Amino acid sequence: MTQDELFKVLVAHCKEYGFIFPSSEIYDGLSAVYDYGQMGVELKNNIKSYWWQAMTRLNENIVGIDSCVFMHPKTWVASGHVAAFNDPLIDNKDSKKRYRADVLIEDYLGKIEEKMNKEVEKGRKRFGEAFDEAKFRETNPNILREKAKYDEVHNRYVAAEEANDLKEYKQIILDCGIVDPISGTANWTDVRQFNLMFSTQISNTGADDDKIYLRPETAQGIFINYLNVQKTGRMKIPFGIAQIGKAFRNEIVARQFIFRMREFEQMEMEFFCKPGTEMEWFAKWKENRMKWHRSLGMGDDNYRFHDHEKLAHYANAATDIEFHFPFGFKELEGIHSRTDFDLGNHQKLSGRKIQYFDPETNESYVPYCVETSIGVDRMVLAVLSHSYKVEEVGNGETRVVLAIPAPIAPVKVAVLPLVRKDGLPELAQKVVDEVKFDFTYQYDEKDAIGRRYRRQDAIGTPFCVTVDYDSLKDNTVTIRERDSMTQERVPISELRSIIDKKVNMSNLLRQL
RNA sequence: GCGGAAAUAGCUCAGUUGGUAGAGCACGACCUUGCCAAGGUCGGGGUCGCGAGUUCGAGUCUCGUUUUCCGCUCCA
Repeated sequence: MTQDELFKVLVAHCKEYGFIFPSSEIYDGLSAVYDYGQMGVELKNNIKSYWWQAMTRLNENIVGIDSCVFMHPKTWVASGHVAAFNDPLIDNKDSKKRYRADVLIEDYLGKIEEKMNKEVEKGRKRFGEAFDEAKFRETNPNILREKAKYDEVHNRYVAAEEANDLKEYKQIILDCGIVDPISGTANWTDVRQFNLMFSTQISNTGADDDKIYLRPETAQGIFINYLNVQKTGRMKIPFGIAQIGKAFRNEIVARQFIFRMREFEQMEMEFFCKPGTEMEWFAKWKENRMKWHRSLGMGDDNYRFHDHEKLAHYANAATDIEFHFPFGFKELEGIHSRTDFDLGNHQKLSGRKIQYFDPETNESYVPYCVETSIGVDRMVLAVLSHSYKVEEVGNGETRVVLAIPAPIAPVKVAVLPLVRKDGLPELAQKVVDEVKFDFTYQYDEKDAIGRRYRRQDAIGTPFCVTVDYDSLKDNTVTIRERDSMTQERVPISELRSIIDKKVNMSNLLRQL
């Protein structure tokens, strides 16, 4: 099976076994929005839990918060999102290149200015010392002609900008005969505004200043709560704040299943440290996060760092942890040294003093910050795509198995009476009572036992417990392990400790 | 956003020059067997993605549209 085919089969498998459904499918679906089903939600919750515990339990100086999707609009001015995400864009159909419509018009205006300036220089040469530039500009017919053109376009442009009139942008481009520098044609699409942030309004008046954004990242919820947490938690630098939550981005092209969705979930941790120590912490968190990933046992070779050469405006160092997805190595987690960009800007815009007084040095400073940011949905996809296996099981037969790391598997144990009679289902119910307080489980008495094992393989259940005729005599059952398919006979009373040994998340945490 | 392909039952798919919607698996009931999936009988389930058009008649032809996949583009 090629990687492409594998991906398609995986998507189908996710739907068939209740992991992931296209959203609003009964209404033909909604582009790039997916829902988690009964299995998917368990897997996702387990992944979140593992991250949360690794952050907040294993690090004394990291605490969690849960901030809202809605934040004060100034938040996004401070973060730079408003400025960076509001460009009117236009495509040339021939060169297939995309331009900022406002930049095209400004370039055009710039060229007119250049022309006028050339005329001025000509005049200066001709008249020498006696040259009166202001008067020349007011009287020279060439300049006046250009000036009239400039004023007309400029006025229309300013008006269009104020009214945010995208059609007028295009009309200006057409009227001015602005062509694509590559194709040389004026075969333009309409001007579209790709604002990556979704918006809604928070009161009911519909006024413009009621506009509020759905957060495009959870990180800002941490920054705006920095002071609250630092003071009420008596936190001392260095310390971190962790958060799991939904974020929203109106992607131009959102594709590849749950890899790039319009509504997605992030697990972010902002680690605040003394300026000058950030590279140390950056290195530390790189190592720390890679360890977390590798602890799941999905193959060390499937992860790699990808250092950013071109840094975002807020960062002085950045790297990605990439995972080997079916469509290649792609970003799974980002680790960024964000300097004091965020806290500094919030300090400026809010007027609040966001500084840390260091009792050892008697200095005050805006803390620097190292961020770890992982996409929950990408993590789910990483686990599923790595776990999906089609195996030979002899006789030329195959089985489909999701070899999900046991501690994050959706269902930990299946309880199966060998036959549906002679008191076996009743005893199996007692086994259910034995395990249900500790583990997610399924009870299944339908179809042949072999078929039931396969069904559990397909959803990645690490253990199948089978109640048979011997169980009636001596209170033992067989426990079958998913990956090896081997069985062992054990007393019912020992089931809990045997299963726990393999599926308890603390086993993963201990490796960190 | 551009170009190409696709959409029929929960899943995988068949469906002839346009003529009463099919199979296997899955699902439900009962019977049978009993440790690594596809035994028997009966049963439920589909406005053929959606909307128009052509036609006596459209799953099939035409147009539009939605969603998905691939390539380009974009990507804090």
